[in-house]
Amino acid sequence: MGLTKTVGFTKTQLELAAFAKALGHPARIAILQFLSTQKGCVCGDIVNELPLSQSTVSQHLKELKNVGLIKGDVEGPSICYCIHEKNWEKVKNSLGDLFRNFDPNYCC
Amino acid sequence: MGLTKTVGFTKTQLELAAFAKALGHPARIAILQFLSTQKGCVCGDIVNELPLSQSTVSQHLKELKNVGLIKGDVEGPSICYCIHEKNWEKVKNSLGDLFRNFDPNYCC
DNA sequence: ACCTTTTATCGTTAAATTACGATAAAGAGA
DNA sequence: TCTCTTTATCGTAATTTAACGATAAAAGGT
Repeated sequence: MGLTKTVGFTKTQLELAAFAKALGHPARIAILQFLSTQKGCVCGDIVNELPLSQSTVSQHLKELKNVGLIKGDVEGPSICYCIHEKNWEKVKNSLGDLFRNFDPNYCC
Repeated sequence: MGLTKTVGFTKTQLELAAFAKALGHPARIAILQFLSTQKGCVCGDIVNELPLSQSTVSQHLKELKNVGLIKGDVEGPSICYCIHEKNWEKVKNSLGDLFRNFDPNYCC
């Protein structure tokens, strides 16, 4: 089908999966790494950082924006993208929770 | 194209993206949550935990195993799945790195 | 040997994803 | 206004993904 079932999962599971999905591409990882270490806000020179065409990068940016990991402010003719602080914290914590509750002693 | 480009990305980016991709589905999140909190190793009652068919769950388990997040030991007629401790730590740290290097002060 | 349980694989279908070039839209400056 | 720069969107094609039922494979028990 190619369509993910949503019924039967918790809101947390769906949300975390959505965020993880957005992280599930090297280009989007690279974008986030770039944005998170950049001093000041960066615009479309993200395109120059990546081995992909402008339109493809734009698509990845859109996905990151849709899921809420980044936001974009219009700045003259160009657009300034940056990490969406609030959601960034949210994902950080959700992922933290997932990886925290694991006691190695119980494993085979 | 549907084919992710790999050239031009670092090994770390590709690896992290692969792990994140595996986390990018509610069923796989649910499986990992279940496995990480379970006392002792669990087998196919994972199927009973999820609102999906046996074959679909098996596919998700395969994906998690392929990426290295879980491992499966044969135990009689059934199979015991559990978190792959070493890789679990690896992903935990990689994600930690990603979310750590972000200074909110620099954002717009 | 036979049956039962458990899990993996096969075959299939619908939909999403990735990628690109081409084009449109928006704004700045001459 | 015209042009240039920057970014988004459109159209398209190849590939992957998600899901299921059906079937095969593996192992234990009778």
